[in-house]
Amino acid sequence: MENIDQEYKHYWETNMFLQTQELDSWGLDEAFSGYYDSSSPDGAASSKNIVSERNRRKKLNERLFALRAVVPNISKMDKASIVKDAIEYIEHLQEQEKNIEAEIMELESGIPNSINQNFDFDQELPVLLRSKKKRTDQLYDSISSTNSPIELLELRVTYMGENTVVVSMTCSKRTDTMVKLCEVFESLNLKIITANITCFSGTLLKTVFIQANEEDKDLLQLQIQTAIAALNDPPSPMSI
Amino acid sequence: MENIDQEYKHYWETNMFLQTQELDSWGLDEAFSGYYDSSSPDGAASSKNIVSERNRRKKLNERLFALRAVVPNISKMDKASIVKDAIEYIEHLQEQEKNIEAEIMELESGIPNSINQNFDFDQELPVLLRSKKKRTDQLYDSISSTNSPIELLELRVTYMGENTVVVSMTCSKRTDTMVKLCEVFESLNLKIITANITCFSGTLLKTVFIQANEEDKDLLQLQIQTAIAALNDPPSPMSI
DNA sequence: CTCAACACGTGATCC
DNA sequence: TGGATCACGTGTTGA
Repeated sequence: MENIDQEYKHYWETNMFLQTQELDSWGLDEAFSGYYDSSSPDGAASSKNIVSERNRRKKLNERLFALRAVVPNISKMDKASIVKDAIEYIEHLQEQEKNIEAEIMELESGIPNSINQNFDFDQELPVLLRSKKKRTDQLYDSISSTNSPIELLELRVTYMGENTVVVSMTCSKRTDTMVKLCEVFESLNLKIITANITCFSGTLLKTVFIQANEEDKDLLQLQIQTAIAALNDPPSPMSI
Repeated sequence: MENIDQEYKHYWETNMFLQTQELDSWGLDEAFSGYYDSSSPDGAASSKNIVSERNRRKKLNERLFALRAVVPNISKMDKASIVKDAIEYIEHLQEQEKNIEAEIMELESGIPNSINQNFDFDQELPVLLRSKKKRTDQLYDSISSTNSPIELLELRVTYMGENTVVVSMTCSKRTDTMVKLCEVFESLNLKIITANITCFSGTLLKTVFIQANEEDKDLLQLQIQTAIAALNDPPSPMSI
């Protein structure tokens, strides 16, 4: 008797706590109620069944409460409405997922150009790019060039008049030589008028027109040599 | 009295129909039952309440049944279990949606480039490959690509006969554009016969002679575009 | 006062 | 046999 009263009170409290002024029920009640002494010998079976059923209801209510928490835009706090909104929300998510998936598929198949089917991109394409390595690491690689140092075959720096210095250099073509060469010239912050790199049959020819005075010629040559040397010997001792 | 019996029978039938040998309940019973005449003057209030409550239960059961139908991988037919599985499924969908959405955001922000707009496929590959990256990284990536993307102005890939494909491309000269362009071609592992980069007054012209068949032409173009797009969306260190 | 929504106890059913 | 689940009828409460 008093048990029921207690439960009702608690149920009301929790209810008011959860949602003010909404529905009467819906509290996760009985959380600490249901202390049947189980001392009554007659209603033993019924009392156990009662508490069991009570727990069952409590569990289902908790689940529904959790469901309500997961679903946005819950219109009504109704049990049935909650389930309804959950269904609609799931359908919405599913449809959206299909759309997005289709979009990705479309992007993927946006290459109607014939041949690439028989081609496996995994090896071909982005060896350098698709590695999870960050760009710094990539530069790191190209810089820590125990890999393949620049073999400078010839370097000529001449002044052509009109504030123009021409740098002409040849080196043997190795992996990343071109990249490194570009890096060198980028790092020097020169006023490059025009630059040209041509590679052919194992050798690589680079010609750069630079806006500079005649006096800067030797300095320029030194700078280039130093930069290449610095690039060749590993600046990071962490090799091995 | 006979009403109850009818309901039970019907409820059993539907139950057996729905799921053999599972639980007793769970039938969408009472569909056609509950025909109280409402002629009894005494139990009028109770009878109305009874049928009302009956409809309420029925509605909720239908909803739960529908929910069960929407959610895949329902372990148990339990009411509570159904709701539980629905919750887990919703959470799964939500997480998945966030991931995919982040990926698409990354992709779309990775192509602010000029001409290759008409090819929207330059995104697809890296997406799938680095799909396992963390969301934060993806956001950072997409943002940090403002570095200095390669602005491709023109790309022409033509077959010149004698197993030679000529790639001719121009882009605007920005910082590191030359380096990146070299990186792109290095990463493609092509059989380069001769390559030439010339920069002049803000634009950059690159010409590459590649040993390849005529059929590889389109693929080659795709590869280059993809690599450039991937490079423009660099997995770069935390700028910001 | 009716309506809608709820919790409760109870008997039934299966495993 | 006992634990779990269910549908049902009923009493209650707020709008």
